[in-house]
Amino acid sequence: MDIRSLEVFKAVAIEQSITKAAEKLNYVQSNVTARIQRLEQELGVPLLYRYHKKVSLTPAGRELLPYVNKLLYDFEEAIEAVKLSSTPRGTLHIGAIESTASTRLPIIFTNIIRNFHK
Amino acid sequence: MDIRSLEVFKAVAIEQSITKAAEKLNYVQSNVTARIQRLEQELGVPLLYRYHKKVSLTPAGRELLPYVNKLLYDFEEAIEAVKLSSTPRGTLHIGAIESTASTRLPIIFTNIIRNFHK
DNA sequence: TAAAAATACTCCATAGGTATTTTAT
DNA sequence: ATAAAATACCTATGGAGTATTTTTA
Repeated sequence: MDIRSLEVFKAVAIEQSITKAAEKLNYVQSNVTARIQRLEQELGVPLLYRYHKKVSLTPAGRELLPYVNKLLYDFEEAIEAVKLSSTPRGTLHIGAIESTASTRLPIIFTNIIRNFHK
Repeated sequence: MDIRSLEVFKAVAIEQSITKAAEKLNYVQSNVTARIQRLEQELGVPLLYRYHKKVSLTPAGRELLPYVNKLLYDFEEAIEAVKLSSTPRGTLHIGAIESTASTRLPIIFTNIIRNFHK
């Protein structure tokens, strides 16, 4: 199950149109159709009623939408959190005997500075 | 971004081992390795420290884990909700003039019963 | 040297695209 | 007749597997 498909579903639900959702997401229409079909297949229920000029959500689709909103929001949050934690922060305490301090630490410090000192 | 990858990450985090996670999920080891690598690539941060007999989470990995737990839980909930709503429930009120009632309704009822009456 | 992870490869399914056909008004 | 959705087809990437190699305690 691809999270991208949830975004696609959300866009279709908002636009009430596969074509418009495709434009909005910079996808091609057939791609959106395929994603929705796959989603319906994976869930085992139809999500859309297909009409002439628009589509609308089935009961299952209406049930799904708020969950999708929540999942997408939390997913974004997770991405954010992970990206923020990718750089070490805080205080680093180091203890070492003198010989170690003079021979090994300089190399390590050089690496840390090279990697993390912006 | 595949939700399955989040499950894989969770299993690795719990087992502290790619091999054990693979067994638990009935995957092959190389597959789990690949999924984690892809996840790290997609997020742009390393998630695991690789040691000899085990792996452990990097700060980014530790940051990610609770989000993953939440996402997986909510995802399950969404699936449940959608499956439950796939069958119409409640009371259906119908109004029709007599001619309609006698000519069209029987066919519709037949369909409804065929589709939804277990 | 032994166990775990990574890599190389193969195969098939999926995702995205273009072009066309079907459908419903 | 027209606009939207579905379908057919193609290519590229990703996912899962087997077998092998690399790594490190």
